[in-house]
Amino acid sequence: MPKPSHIAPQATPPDNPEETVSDKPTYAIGELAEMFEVTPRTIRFYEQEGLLAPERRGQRRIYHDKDRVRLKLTLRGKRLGFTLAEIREVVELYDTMPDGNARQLHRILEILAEKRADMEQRKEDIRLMQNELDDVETRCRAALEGLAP
Amino acid sequence: MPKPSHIAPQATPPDNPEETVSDKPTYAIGELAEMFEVTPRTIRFYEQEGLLAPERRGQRRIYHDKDRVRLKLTLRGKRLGFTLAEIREVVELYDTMPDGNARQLHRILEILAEKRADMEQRKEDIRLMQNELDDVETRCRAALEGLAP
DNA sequence: GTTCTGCTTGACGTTAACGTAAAGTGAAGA
DNA sequence: TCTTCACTTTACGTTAACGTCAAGCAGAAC
Repeated sequence: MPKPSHIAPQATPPDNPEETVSDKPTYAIGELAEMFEVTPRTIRFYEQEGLLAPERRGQRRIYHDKDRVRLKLTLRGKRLGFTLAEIREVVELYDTMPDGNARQLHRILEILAEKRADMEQRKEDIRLMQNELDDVETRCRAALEGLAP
Repeated sequence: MPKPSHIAPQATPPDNPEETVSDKPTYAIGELAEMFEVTPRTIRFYEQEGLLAPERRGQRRIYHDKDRVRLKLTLRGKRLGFTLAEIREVVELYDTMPDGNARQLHRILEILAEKRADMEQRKEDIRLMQNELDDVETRCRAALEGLAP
């Protein structure tokens, strides 16, 4: 359990509902970094690239669950080989959507279709690569048999 | 049909079996580049990185089907987000295998297992990403409905 | 107070994967 | 012979995605 803050005892009912005891969790940059096994530098860089926009408390960055999810999506995108620019393109869809006009919404559907096709291509590449791996393994085991019969 | 070479007429039986008319196809660097929609520079770079080792006829590079397949595998690896170093690691398996000793062969099996796990992770990432796309599309269409009911 | 942490902003460095420009070669066609 | 064309090497340039200091601040601990 974390030690109680030095400001105001727990028992006092909070005048600000945002500061309730069982509030949504927040994270410092270091916590988030450790959580995802990246460096704080990486997280700041993603912010600079428009992928994150954490709250500021004084000069410190405060990350909420919303930001944590965004970071997770970003890292997943990276594993899929997307550039940060491409990832931002998708991430911004979330922001654009609520108040997007019809033209923007149709544009989003276009991008989605592209990404979908991309995913299918990747799945095919994976399938072929797995075949390659199977092939190499088979021949490798055969070579081992040949060595020690 | 390609024009006959200026050296020796076709009718003459070839003294070198390597130069038979219906020989295995070869490619110049430009042909291969166009074939895969990359630049010659890229192909030379892959050679420099140890991914290709084409035959030399004079100063020119001559690519055979073996090289074409390697390039195809390399580009597929790239689409999967592997670095050239990682791809080389796999490609070298082919070369190591024929005369590999038991220890090398077991090492190969290790690497194969790693790559396999990697593929599974990628498949999972793709699955999650497709879910995301589905989600965005659903909400996007809902927003469109809200605009023009 | 001072010391220690964990954060902050800047600024320059690094690596991978090519791009690009320059200058030369060699064979084939006009 | 001259030109063209596709190739060659060499070498410096570029972009993305961070890494790596440096110097400084703010609050908690001592």
